[in-house]
Amino acid sequence: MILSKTSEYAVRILTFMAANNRERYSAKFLHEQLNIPYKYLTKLMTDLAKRGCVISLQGRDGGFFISRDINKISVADIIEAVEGRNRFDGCVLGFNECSDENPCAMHQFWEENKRNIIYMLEHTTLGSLTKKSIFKF
Amino acid sequence: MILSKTSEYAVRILTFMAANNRERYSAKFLHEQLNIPYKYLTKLMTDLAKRGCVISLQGRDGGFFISRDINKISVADIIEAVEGRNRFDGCVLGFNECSDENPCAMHQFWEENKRNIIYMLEHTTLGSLTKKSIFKF
DNA sequence: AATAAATACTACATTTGCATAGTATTTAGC
DNA sequence: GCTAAATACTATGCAAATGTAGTATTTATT
Repeated sequence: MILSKTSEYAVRILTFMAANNRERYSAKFLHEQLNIPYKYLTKLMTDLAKRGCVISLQGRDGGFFISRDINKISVADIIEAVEGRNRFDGCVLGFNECSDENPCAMHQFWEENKRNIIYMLEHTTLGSLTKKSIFKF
Repeated sequence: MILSKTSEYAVRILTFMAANNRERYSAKFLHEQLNIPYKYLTKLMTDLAKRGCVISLQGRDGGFFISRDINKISVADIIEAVEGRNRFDGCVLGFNECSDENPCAMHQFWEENKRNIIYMLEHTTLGSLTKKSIFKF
């Protein structure tokens, strides 16, 4: 796996929200639709709200709302919100010191792939994901 | 991180062995050179021996030996020996059912990157890594 | 046979990611 | 104000990956 399970959840949730035309999504509804453990999901949604990926409203008619234009939320944004910026940072072999000037044996190999992955994650938005009309979440 | 810490260790160890011109490498020596916890390293080496990546000899002058031509041991082989074949298998969003015929929203995106990564891991051998004369392990 | 230096095996400790449970707080509607 | 439906918070449980410790076994040398 390339993503943590928590990131998988987050991307699935936000893709689902972006692909449907509701305004409000309760945790209960998302849990039922997406088969993600309820309590785990509520905590995750609270975190996503704190990171600005969704807006949360408390109280009886509360729930979660997409916060921005779905064409301006990338998969990279979501992963970063969940796992922090350094998902792909660092040396592929685990060295503290590893750079273009002082590379490990696999440095160049990994840098190329990393660039590709990051590029695609940054350029894949919720909007583009929902355009494929793949109704699976 | 893309690799488990155990895989990082394994690749570092084997790259180190391939890049140096000794015949025999004791666990003690590898531990001192590579800063990998001694006991963890010995268990890992035993596993690598069972998987055929190295040869182990017990007894007083025992130790570990590269088992094959270093141009025939790929990074993919090493990862597979440590983590099993399915390192990059499965849906990027964690679905059980996800294929070209029944893809998730990120399926195609991920398949492309996966192919690249696997290709490079399979075509990067210990021989090619040591040719870069990067003396860092 | 005894010794020393090495790997092999078994068990336990620690940390982290994932999951669950219970309670508190907020808010709309009556 | 009361109730119901929602999110927010806090604590705990569990399993896997990582790390540590102790003992057993193997083998070359003497």
